[in-house]
Amino acid sequence: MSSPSILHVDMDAFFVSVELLDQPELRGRPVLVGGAGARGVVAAASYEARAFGVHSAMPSTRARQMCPHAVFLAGRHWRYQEVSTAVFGIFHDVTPLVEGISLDEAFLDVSGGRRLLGDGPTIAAEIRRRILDEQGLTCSVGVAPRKLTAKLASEAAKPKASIEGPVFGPGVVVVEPAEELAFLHRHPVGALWGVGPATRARLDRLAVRTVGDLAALPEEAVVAALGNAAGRHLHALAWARDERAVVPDAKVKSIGHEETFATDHHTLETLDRELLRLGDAVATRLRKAGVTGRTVQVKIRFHDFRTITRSETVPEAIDTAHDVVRIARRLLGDVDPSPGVRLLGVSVAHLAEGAARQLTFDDAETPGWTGATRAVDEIRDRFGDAAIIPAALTGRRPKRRGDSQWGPDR
DNA sequence: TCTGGGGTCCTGCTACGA
DNA sequence: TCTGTCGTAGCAGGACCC
Repeated sequence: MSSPSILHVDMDAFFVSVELLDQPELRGRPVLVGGAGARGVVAAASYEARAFGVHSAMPSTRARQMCPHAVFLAGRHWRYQEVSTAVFGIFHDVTPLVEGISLDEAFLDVSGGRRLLGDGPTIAAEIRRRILDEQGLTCSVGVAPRKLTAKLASEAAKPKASIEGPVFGPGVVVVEPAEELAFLHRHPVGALWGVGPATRARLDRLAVRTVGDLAALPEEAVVAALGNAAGRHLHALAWARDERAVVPDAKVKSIGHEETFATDHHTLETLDRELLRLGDAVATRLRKAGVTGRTVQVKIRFHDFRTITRSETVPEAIDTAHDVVRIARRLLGDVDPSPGVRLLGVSVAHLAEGAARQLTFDDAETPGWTGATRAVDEIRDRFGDAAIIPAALTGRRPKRRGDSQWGPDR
């Protein structure tokens, strides 16, 4: 039987590790990256902080209670992007089959590089060595016959937090084909991709705790509990039937921005300024990506966390702030913000390649938007995003990707 | 405890045309 | 002409991922 050739590479505490590269004096201390405000969350925690029970996605207020002496850093998206690009460059030296999951995580299919570079475990060790030598960062690698088990293996390879400090893991964990099912079945069912709190609660009612428990059930029972698609999919995963290939460069299907406000909005007038900011940012990203969209979606989260979405699909593809905001305004107009709106989001879907082909009906009276938009893009390319902004936003910085990503500032 | 941002996918419902 | 059926698209909400 051939050795496994799917790798899952996961950087260890990536955002925090990058910060420690630039601020080595913080090494050994509990460090958190995330939104420091009352509505912020933790994006990454050092292993010293994790020993106190802090983890990513935890509300910052709770993290402060659990670990009051932790150093809180705001996070620098651009810097993480920079390091991530360098790390992905190393992946691409090994194989063209790289599927990025996030800035700090990727699947690699190295089945084509065996003769030149060695088998999967050899390539995994080499990747770890290069990332450490060239970027000063550690990562964990899982090597297995398929994506499902490679991901679980990288988790098993990771360092663990303890009160005495991080306990280093093996760094590379290899799952041979013959031991794959046994490895899979001893994991808790929540370890499967697609099993979150809601699904776990339903499976719990069937006394399913481990992947092995799930595999032991008839498929019909799982379908009855979870529905057709999820039930069949998870039952197949429990038997390691996962033929998903490593797919490089998956096409983006939607582009959007959303923002939680430091304080709630209660009127359409103040929300409109936020809508303009978000819509302008989304349209700018559409054009930068060279795509247009047909569906505009607005997301509103109220004070009590009730969340609604409103969407509209138009016949013509759009990519200007004028069009995105015009449609978004229409959708927002039906909403009563008086209870308090804590979050507003704007996104565009039904994307297609290429610039908007023609002006929309509403633009017939103002046939200058496309040219004006192009001019705005050129000015921003030369002088920065803040060089030119909608008049209604004078005095405010335009929204950018990664801005207040983990909640509003204090 | 009081819950971010950027995404993808699925489900259920409704409308509509063949 | 009316009714039922089927497929598809749009819409809203929810679950999940990092």
